[in-house]
Amino acid sequence: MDPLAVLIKKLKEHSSLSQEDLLEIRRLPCSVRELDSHEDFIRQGDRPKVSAIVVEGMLARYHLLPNGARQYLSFHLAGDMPDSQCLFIEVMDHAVCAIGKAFVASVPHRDLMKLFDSRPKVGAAIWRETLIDAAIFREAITNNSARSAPARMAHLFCELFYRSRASGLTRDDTCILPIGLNQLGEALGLSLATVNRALANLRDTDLADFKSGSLTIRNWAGLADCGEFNPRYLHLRREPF
Amino acid sequence: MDPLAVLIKKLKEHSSLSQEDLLEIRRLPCSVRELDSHEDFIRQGDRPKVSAIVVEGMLARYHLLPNGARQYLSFHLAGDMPDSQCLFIEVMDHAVCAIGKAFVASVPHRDLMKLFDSRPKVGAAIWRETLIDAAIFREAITNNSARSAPARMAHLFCELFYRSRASGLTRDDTCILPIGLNQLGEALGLSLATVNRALANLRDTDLADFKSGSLTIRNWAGLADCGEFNPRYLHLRREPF
DNA sequence: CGCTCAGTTGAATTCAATCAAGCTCTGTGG
DNA sequence: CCACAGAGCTTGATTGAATTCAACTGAGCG
Repeated sequence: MDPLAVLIKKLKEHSSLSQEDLLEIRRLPCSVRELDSHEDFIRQGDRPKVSAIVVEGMLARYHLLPNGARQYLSFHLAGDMPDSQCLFIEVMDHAVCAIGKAFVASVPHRDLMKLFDSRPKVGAAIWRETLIDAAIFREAITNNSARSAPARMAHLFCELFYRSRASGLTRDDTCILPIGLNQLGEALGLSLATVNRALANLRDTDLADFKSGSLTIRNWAGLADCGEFNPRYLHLRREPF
Repeated sequence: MDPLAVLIKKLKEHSSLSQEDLLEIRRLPCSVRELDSHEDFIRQGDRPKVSAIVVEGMLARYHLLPNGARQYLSFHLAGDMPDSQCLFIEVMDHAVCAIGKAFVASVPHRDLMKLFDSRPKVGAAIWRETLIDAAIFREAITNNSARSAPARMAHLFCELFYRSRASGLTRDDTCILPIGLNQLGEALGLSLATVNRALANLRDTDLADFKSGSLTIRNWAGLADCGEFNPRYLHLRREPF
């Protein structure tokens, strides 16, 4: 799969770009590599020289805490640039790793900067992308601070399914989510046991079914209601529902 | 106080700009107004046409939840642009209000965009500013998800004091923080009672003293340790300590 | 077959929320 | 000047949600 095509597809979900802009994006040099599940793409403290584009699979950002625990911050699908956040930043304040096997393209910051200079609209589109990321962070603050365990779980599932669907990565009512219960807990600020009980809850109430790496939505309206999910913060141009 | 001078002072804390860049920034049209405590500058759902610059006092971002509760997301000091996050976004996914009385300057998006086109370095500086905001959001996710009540409080105090100090807004070991316990709870995902006990805890252990709108640091190293505070994520060029 | 790893479940514990009452300012009006 | 009201803070008792601890299950694999 062509990494730059994936990026362009993603940018089109929230921005409009001219034909010339797209051509220039296609000229970006980039190299693709495969990451194993759990493998780090970049670590806290590193000085990034390249940006990653998710080509296939899923990446995640996380903080490493002094006691060795992890806090997952966000999840990234095909077309996302999980460290666009670090374009203008010297030292990584978080790490990026693969959730399941993944293919990632690397683009040198230098080339991106040159492109932003010659094609301001492209810069604006990527900037917009970073702002949407920030909106997702804000939502995570609220989710992890103000909602009960099942509601948090429901909200995260809604977000992931909605974004997957917007990117055409769902089939019927299921999307791929190659993640363990432990990691779900590290994303939501919950213990493994609580994650399990929250999942059982969603399953029993027939809202959603998470099993062995795939998420199935049983009742979208109910799930969105349970998680107080309102997709406005994702700022997509076209709603996938 | 000149709003654009405040902005420039802030941008210099994390970016370096040429003399011409600074001159162009000074040319931006802007109008200042005073906000009462708790007054909204912009609401969830609004379509922003201008960006705010905090000239004096403090602003905050917050989410309004379906049940009417608030989740505060971040706090903003003089020089910050609390809705730079919304430059490329149609509809506000959060609101911005004053914490205590505040003076805010408004700059039309149109003029900012023109400036970004003519002076890409200025755009990069503001972009960088939005990325630092995002880093602060990430830290808030971790803080509210993975730490105990007193640790959360300690971390928030460290961040606010550190940023205040970097902007020259502290006197000795105290900074102004015109906020109520209730709002602290709404920022940290804690109830009023728990906030109070956490504060008592910090007071008893002689780490920090929060009282009637001002925060005094008694033991910086101890407080930073308690809150696992590492200022790296603020990405400032010079450390204020 | 037995090992490990991931998920499941129950019981005990802990932390924070909730509830309820009192306190302490501050500003206001008699 | 004092009485009073009200908001914001403090504190204790109770409840409840989530954590922790521990045992168990089941799938996958050498």
